[in-house]
Amino acid sequence: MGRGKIEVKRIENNTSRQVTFSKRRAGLLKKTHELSVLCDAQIGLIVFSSRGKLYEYSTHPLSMAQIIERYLTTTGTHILEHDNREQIYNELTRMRNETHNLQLSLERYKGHDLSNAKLEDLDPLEQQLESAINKVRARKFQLLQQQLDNLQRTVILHSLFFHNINMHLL
Amino acid sequence: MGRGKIEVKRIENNTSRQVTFSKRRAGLLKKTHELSVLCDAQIGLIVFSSRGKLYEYSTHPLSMAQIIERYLTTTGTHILEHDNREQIYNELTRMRNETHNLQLSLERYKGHDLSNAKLEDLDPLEQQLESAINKVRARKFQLLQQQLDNLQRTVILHSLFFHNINMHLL
DNA sequence: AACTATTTATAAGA
DNA sequence: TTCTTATAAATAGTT
Repeated sequence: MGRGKIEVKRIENNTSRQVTFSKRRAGLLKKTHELSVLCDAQIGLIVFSSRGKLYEYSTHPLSMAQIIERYLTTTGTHILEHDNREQIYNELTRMRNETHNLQLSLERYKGHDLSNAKLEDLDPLEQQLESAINKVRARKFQLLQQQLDNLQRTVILHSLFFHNINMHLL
Repeated sequence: MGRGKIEVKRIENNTSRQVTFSKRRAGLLKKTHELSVLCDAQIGLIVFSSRGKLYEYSTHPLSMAQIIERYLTTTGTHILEHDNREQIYNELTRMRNETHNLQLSLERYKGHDLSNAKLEDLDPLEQQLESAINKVRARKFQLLQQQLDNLQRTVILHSLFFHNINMHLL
């Protein structure tokens, strides 16, 4: 559709390829829009020029992202963007390491599998455990003390109560 | 471009909208292909009919997925498909819980923050710690024993060595 | 699904 | 790049 018919193959002349790209790109966007409006279709068009410049059309009010999502869902295609993939992978790796280290520490504290523990590691561990056990015993003592106090207070209340009764009776 | 000019707005007549969709869709795919070939452009076209049927074009040999990836990267758009998003979210949540629980356990074993520990929790903890400390001491003992054995063996070797020397001198 | 009158797109030229 | 225009291509309405 022009002064002459052309073959459908790459236009070798750089300038005329550029010109044709401009013209036909405009035409394609227009036709895309028309199809979308006339026939109530949801359309996404992505065009990268040979130099990497991006042109796009997407049916209003859907964004390109929404059309892409629908496309991926419909076709069952799976895509993870590079950025996100890396980010999520890093986060998962970090958490796995942390969990693993915590598990190891906990095993150590429980005294499991000390078969390849060195003597120089054992002393701090022993001290740590002693400190822990002392804290546990201190807390136990504190709780027992509280119970005792409560008990004593109850006893005192009781004696006061009986004392009052006696006063009345007298 | 036809027997009459038409307005660019939704075709209300169902049949003719359907027909026009068929014709123009074919035209659009053809034009898309031509632009791609003539001008060496990478193009992805996604068309959902009003009834949800999918038609697509993508520049050979790039798949639609590759074009979409390039689009998302170029525009910095972020999409996570529903399936993956859920899967990854669950995995992250699970790991966060696990890590948190491990941290709590470890804190307990270190005897930190026992201020709201109950008496009935403290006894098993104390026993656990005692068991751990016993294991640590057993391991220490074992290591010391080994060192002692090694030392004794060295001493014996030395005495043999000197014994041999004495034999030679005699 | 074909036909065809007409509109629309665009290749080549300015 | 933008405009012009001859011509190719697309397609609206019809059969």
